[in-house]
Amino acid sequence: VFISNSLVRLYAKSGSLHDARQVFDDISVRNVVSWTTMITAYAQAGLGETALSLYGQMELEMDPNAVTFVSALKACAIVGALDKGKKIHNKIIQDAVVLDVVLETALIDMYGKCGSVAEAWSVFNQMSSRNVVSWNAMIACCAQNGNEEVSLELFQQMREEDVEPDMVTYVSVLNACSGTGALSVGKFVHSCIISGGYELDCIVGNALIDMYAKCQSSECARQVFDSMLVRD
RNA sequence: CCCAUAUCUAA
Repeated sequence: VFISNSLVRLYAKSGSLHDARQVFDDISVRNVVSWTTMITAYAQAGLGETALSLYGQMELEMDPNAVTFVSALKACAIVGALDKGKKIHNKIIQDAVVLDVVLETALIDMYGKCGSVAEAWSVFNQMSSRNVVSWNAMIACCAQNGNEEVSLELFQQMREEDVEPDMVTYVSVLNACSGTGALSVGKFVHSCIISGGYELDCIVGNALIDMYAKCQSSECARQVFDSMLVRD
């Protein structure tokens, strides 16, 4: 079973979902990891509905665990299934599943993508420990729901709490600047990016160009473009 | 690291 599980994951990672499913179907005695791996494969491929339907099948046979919930929540986030996501959250509480930072972040992401910002805040505020991914999820949640200003405040707050921003943080924050035309904040973020040594990354560079362009500063956009070593 | 898990991306 361990080998089959690994094989499922390997096929899924290389994009052969059908092969992955074939291996999964051929496992005679599936364990919780088998199910979780297959559900994760669908969720990571963006096939939320498929992931959720497999999750439904799994529930008939065995109890999901914390890792399964993470992928099921991601599937809910993809399809915007708020009700299903809330059901899973309730089950997590009922089963007294230990909330770790990954599960809590998955909850924030699900609520954010389903438009339930208040619920996302509730989870975020009650977290025992937050890492850079949790902050990123909350920043994205605000930005995706039209609260770009709050995203920028969160960025400031995470820096005050000595959490080191990463490339995902910067791309999200730059997009928030683009959306609101916040050129001065954008320039400050640009300086942080240089301090962090992220200015050479292509995706970060694209986000910088986009930010400057939308903030009416085509000069700076051009400068960033010219300084990029890798372009796409 | 230990079979599986979360966050960003232009038009």
